[in-house]
Amino acid sequence: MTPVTARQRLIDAAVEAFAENGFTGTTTRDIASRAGMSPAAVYVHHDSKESLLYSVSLSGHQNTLAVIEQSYASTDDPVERVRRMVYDFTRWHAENSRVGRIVQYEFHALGPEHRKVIAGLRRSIEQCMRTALEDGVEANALHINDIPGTALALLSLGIDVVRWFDPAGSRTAEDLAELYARLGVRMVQADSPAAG
Amino acid sequence: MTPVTARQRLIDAAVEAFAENGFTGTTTRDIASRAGMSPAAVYVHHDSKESLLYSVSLSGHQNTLAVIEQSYASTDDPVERVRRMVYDFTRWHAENSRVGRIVQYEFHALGPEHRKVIAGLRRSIEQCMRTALEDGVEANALHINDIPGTALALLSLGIDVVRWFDPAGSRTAEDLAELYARLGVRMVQADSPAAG
DNA sequence: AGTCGTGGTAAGCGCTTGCTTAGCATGATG
DNA sequence: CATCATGCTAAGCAAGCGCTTACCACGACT
Repeated sequence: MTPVTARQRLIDAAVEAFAENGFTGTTTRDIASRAGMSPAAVYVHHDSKESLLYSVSLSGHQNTLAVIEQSYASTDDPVERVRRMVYDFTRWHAENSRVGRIVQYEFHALGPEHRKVIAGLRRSIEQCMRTALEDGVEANALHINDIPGTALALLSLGIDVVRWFDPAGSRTAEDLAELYARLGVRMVQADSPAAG
Repeated sequence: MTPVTARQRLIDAAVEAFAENGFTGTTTRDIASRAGMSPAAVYVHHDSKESLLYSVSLSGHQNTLAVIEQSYASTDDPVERVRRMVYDFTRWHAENSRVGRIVQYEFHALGPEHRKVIAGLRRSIEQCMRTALEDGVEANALHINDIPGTALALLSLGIDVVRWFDPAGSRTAEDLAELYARLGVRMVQADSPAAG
């Protein structure tokens, strides 16, 4: 029996509420009631509604970064590396579409200082993908004109999943990740035509 | 001198406000003041805040559908057709990133009846892309396993642009559209390897 | 037994929300 | 001159907002 702290229960409730109604569309009373507590209980464990958002956003971004860095490190082959990065990134966004929606769409609702921290994590995520592409181009395994732009496109594929993915739908996270990984590889691999 | 009606000025103000702060984060007072009117003026020309959102969302979706249908009809060559569709769709989302953000992110804020209308337009957009891919597969010009999934991916590329595109940034809408069009074509064309 | 930190609540404060009401200026029409 | 529709505003209503305050139950330690 791992004890789920009241603090964490409130964070879980906030994830549900923010994902469903957005940050501004969520009331602290709604969060409290989802956690089975009175409205005042939120402020026993958290400073403000915004700090609750920050907790969700921070761990979500750290999680995403860890996933993509692990994919990067898991192989030396440039093509297989891109394949795994797109696969794991897409799969994470499908399996965590609620947290993902908050991570991707509520950035602007963060306070200025929190925004800086999150922006740093986002840069790291983009940089990781860019490095993977640079490696592949240098090894002549990938043909890419615009590396930052292509990195953006590969990440966009996974990110946009949070907008529409339905865990109860017919498409599984694994199938979607597999499809996008193949499409991502076709976008960049060297023996693809019209790479110029 | 085309006279810009007060009704339209309020819609323009709503586009600004919704794009900046989201639907729930926008007050009717903010919309009114951006249009240079008193708070009550909103209700002289529009039924509610939601109906203002519907006006924006409806014309935005109709606009997008018109763009992609025109691209579809502009050529018979399957590969060139996909190229143009991704190019125009991406370019539209970059050039209209504010309206695009409302179109893509505020769907759930619509009332049930309005949501149905918009859902129909969205289906038409997806269907248009799917048909283009089916045509290409049939003509042996494209190699695609999962047509609905690939259509989704091609559209996602353009849609996700509204999340981050900055008209004042260094990347122009045309350059981005050109890049994504090329990447999109590489995702689907027949002489690409690993298409199986 | 007495004290205190922890984790919670009931009540409510000051403010903002979407929207309504009552009324006013203006220009066209009888 | 009178009438009336149009386009707009000042004022405000009921409800809901994020957050605070004052208080309470209870187990751990002295």
